[in-house]
Amino acid sequence: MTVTIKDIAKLAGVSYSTVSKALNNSPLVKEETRRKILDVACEMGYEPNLAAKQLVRKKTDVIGLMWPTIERIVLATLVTNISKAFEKTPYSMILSVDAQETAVDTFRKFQVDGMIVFGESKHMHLYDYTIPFVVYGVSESTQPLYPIIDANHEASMYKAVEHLHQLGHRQITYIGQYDKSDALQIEKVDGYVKAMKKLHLADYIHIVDSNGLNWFDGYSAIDRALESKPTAMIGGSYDLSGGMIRALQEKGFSIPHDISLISYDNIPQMANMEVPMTCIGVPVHLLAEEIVQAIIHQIESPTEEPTVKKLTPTLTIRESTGPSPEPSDS
Amino acid sequence: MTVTIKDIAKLAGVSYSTVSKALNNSPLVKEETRRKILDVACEMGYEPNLAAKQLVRKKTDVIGLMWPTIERIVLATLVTNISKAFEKTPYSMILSVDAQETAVDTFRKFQVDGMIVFGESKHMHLYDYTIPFVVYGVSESTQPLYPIIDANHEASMYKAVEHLHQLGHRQITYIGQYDKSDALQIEKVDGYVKAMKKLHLADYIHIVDSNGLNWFDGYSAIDRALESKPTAMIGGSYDLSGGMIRALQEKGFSIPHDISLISYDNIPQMANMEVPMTCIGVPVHLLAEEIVQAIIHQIESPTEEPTVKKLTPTLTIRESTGPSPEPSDS
DNA sequence: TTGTAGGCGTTATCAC
DNA sequence: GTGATAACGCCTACAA
Repeated sequence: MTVTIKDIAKLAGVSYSTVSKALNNSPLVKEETRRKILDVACEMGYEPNLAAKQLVRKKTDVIGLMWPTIERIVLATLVTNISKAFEKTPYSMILSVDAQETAVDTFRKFQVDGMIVFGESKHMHLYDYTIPFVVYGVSESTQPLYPIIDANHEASMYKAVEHLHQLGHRQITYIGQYDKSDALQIEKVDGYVKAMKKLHLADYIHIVDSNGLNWFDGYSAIDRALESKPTAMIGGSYDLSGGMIRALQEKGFSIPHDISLISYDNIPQMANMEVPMTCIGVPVHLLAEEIVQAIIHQIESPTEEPTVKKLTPTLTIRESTGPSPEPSDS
Repeated sequence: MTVTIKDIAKLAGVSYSTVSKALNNSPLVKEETRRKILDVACEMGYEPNLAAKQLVRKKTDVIGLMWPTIERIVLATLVTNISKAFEKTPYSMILSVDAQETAVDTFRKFQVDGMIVFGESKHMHLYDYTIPFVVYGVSESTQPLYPIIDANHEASMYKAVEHLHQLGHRQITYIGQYDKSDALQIEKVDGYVKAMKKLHLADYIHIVDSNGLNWFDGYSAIDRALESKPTAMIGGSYDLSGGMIRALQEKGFSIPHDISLISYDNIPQMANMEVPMTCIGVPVHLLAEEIVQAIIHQIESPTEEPTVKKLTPTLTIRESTGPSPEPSDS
């Protein structure tokens, strides 16, 4: 039989409501009694019954994360970080890898206090469910229907291009996926174009569509990228950049001596690549932190207008970037 | 306010205990009343309160899956399949990506009925927790401490080698990770060695340590693999084999004309590789099914002796295997 | 500062 | 067939 607060009460010689108070750190209980009760509870191996608690509190302190596409390593890292971030809060997190509809049903059953949604929230009726949620990784500049949290892609690319510019680079090529259906990728490309223009490098704009986001997509995009004889490249994602490095090395380019490289995505793994990679993006632990804060805020304060929160990216300089091999021309 | 069975009772003009019965398909309620109650319930958007139910039933119908390393794509596929397999059962599944200790705590909080553990169950005190669990992907030939479910690696390799042997291959190289800490990988290698010996191919044994399980590990292992001039190769995992194909193609080998390839892991994605891949392993949907059955069995029938269940692998023949280019010598 | 009692939404056991 | 009613384990006024 599992031990309940009544058992503790009996053994501690108090009423069970006192036990309840003590266990919840209520200030209305004498320090001495509290200690004793805590001791007894611990000794008996007491474990509060979530179901009972939930029944009366109408709150689970659990947040559900919907994660339908579990293949991308950057997302996996983000999930891990979010999970870690929750450890510092009173909330726990559970995951669903099901399709959005199924996931929502599960989460409703569990009566999670809130949800985190990755990517496009196609089924707008999420919103009908009255359960608070935030969306990550969707680009929406107009007044959104729900709270969105995302990286500032324009700022990302501006910082990346600016860094290369300062190192004397002009011919900067972008390699990434240009898939109409993926708003996030489009935003990156757009950010690059805007940044190049703003820094008066419009003539050097060169975009290579990698037709995918995997290692090999980056690897095989290099030939096309080299056509414009760039002194620097920006890779649209972690995996992509990994393939790019490899292809460049195989072709005899030395990084950063011959070509500088910056990758999008700011995750610790960037430091362990063939060449430790200079990267741009919101550091994943910060991103996680922000997402966690956002959903908690959403839960705890009555809904204001949904807003888009654009996170400021950080440039993390490592060994893949260096001065341009070509003399600065202008 | 959420709608409860009392609300339904009022609107349907019956007592709420009748509603409860109707909702649980009790035979003790007239068909007519049942229909009416169900209608009302549906109309009001009734959603049963899991917490309340659990409080009295002492059962959650929920199973927790511990998944600490979320990076490997094959595991991701397995998780998805397990999730799908649960849909056919009365159970639901929740996921935790936390470290084992944290995950167990979460699951205890939820009072899950059972747990699925991936890989080494380091913290043996799982067993203390009285909550049933099964472990997948751990090799233990002696009497185990807990129920284990795993693929039969010896049989896998035997079938793979046998298939190649029948096609006339002799020089069959294995590429995989040979990391002492990963019992699963070791088993594969051992399986290969045993199979080669059993088929009198001991002289042709050639094992290449890929030093990892990623795409690029396979890609870069090819040079070493070619040293023994094999006519066939076996890749230790999906990602590995992907890299192997690429490297071979780049070197001008035609698959399967010059070299045959079999990959470990039997997932549908094998069909979509550069060359549709012949593969060996327990088909992932079957594996999922078995794991689900195992944990449910573990929950519903009082613990017998824990056993190891070795699943029979299937050889799925696609285009990456063909007859040996060399004349059969013996 | 501590104890009493009512209720959270269900299920299950009895009477009717 | 159907309807009271007592649990389930906990929280929270309110009373002592």
